[in-house]
Amino acid sequence: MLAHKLQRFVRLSQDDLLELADHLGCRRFFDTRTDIIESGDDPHAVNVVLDGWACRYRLFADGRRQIVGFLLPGDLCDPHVFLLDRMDHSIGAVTPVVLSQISGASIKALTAHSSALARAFHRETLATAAVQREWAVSLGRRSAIERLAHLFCELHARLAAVGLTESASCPIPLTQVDLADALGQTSVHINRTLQELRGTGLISLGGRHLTIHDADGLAQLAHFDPVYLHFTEEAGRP
Amino acid sequence: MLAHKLQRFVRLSQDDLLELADHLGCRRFFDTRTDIIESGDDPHAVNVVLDGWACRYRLFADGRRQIVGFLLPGDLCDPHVFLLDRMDHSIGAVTPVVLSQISGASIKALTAHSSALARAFHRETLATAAVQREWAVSLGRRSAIERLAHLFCELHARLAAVGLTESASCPIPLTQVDLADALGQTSVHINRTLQELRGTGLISLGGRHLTIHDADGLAQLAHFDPVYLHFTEEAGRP
DNA sequence: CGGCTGGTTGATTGGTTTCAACAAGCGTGG
DNA sequence: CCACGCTTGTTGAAACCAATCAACCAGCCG
Repeated sequence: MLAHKLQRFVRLSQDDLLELADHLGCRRFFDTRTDIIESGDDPHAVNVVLDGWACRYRLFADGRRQIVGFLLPGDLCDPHVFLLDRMDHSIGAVTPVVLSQISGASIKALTAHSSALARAFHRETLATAAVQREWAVSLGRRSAIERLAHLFCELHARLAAVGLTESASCPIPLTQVDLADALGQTSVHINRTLQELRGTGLISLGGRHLTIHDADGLAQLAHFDPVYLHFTEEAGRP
Repeated sequence: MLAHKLQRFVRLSQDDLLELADHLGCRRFFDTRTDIIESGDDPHAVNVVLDGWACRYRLFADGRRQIVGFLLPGDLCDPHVFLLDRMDHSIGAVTPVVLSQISGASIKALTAHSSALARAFHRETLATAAVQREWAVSLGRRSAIERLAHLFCELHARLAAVGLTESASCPIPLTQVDLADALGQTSVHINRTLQELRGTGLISLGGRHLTIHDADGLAQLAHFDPVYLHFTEEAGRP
């Protein structure tokens, strides 16, 4: 899963892939709507999402919540928080989540052995930052319907990168409250905008499942340009 | 300037500081409102802002602009864009800007010689990502006046970290259009919100200069918690 | 059968944008 | 020197988008 995703950034050899699989540590499980705590045991360890969805979010004293990013299978979960003294946000499980830890020693060994892997990890970090910037663009300058459309484009593309789509369909295990907190709106307004978006015929959404009927049309509505995801064209094709 | 800032993350020795100064390359100058282009000469080189303000921004075909971050003196200007195939945003000069380049070889030498410097650079990257997340929080969940207040808190704190404040005052060379494009609003509304904020007596803003009369009050209004900047308390005190 | 969560709807309020016009400051060139 | 254009800031009125408040429905589960 992680391997699958890294292949989107850099072409990896069979050896790279085997070695990567070797270094995946023990699994940890988290329930829906619980926080994924990071005790500061190994500051250089990295957690990988094996299964389920999580999100980074900030909570205000008065109850306002802003989700600043979704963590999908294959995503690295916390590189940030450790080297820094204090946590500036939380990570919560949106669905049941399975995590695996790669120790700091393993990361060091992996990147020392293979420059391809080192580059892949580095690009992963940069791509994550690019996604974060794109969220600011959405929140600042996209209309309600454009935001929804853009988020769906992004999630479908990221899920496709780890093989979790079925052609035009993918799971979207988010409530309308989650969508609202990610897109900076109220769930009531998300509900109405969702109806408007369904009304265009570009997508169907129901039962935690999204189907995109007209990918080009949706991308155009959303002003979605996948360049910011920084998946290379040649690398990672199955 | 860069040294000054890195000291906010990690305490550096005299040797570290001298070596860092040694590796600053030749200077380049940019006019206001021009783009800071990055030709792909040395993919591992890093540009440092020595003087002036710049911003990262995205432009839509229909003219909408979203500024996703400000680059102040001491900030690293582009680590991102190079390793990635294509640019997903632009960097523009807000004022006249002076840049200095640290070659990839220099970075390698610096971080190999001093683990403190290596940690400082790494933390700088993580802190930048944290700032980016906080912008999403502002755009998504802060009201107009809170956004303005929060931006002023952040800019003052970041300028203070590089010695560019005079107690409660600092330069803010931004037009109301710049503020609008950073905070996801129209310049007309920024104008009115600014009047409201001035009306509280918490700040004065005029002649490209900000004075904070009540830092605690402003921080409270903005829900500003400087933790996300990840300046350590003990490191970097003058 | 409750009780819960998540989704839906309507009416009202309020915050923001839009459009349009105008004032102040500043550099340039006639 | 003053006129002119240009940028930046300011103001008002109208239109619009989104939040709020409140109620209700459907599905799920113990």
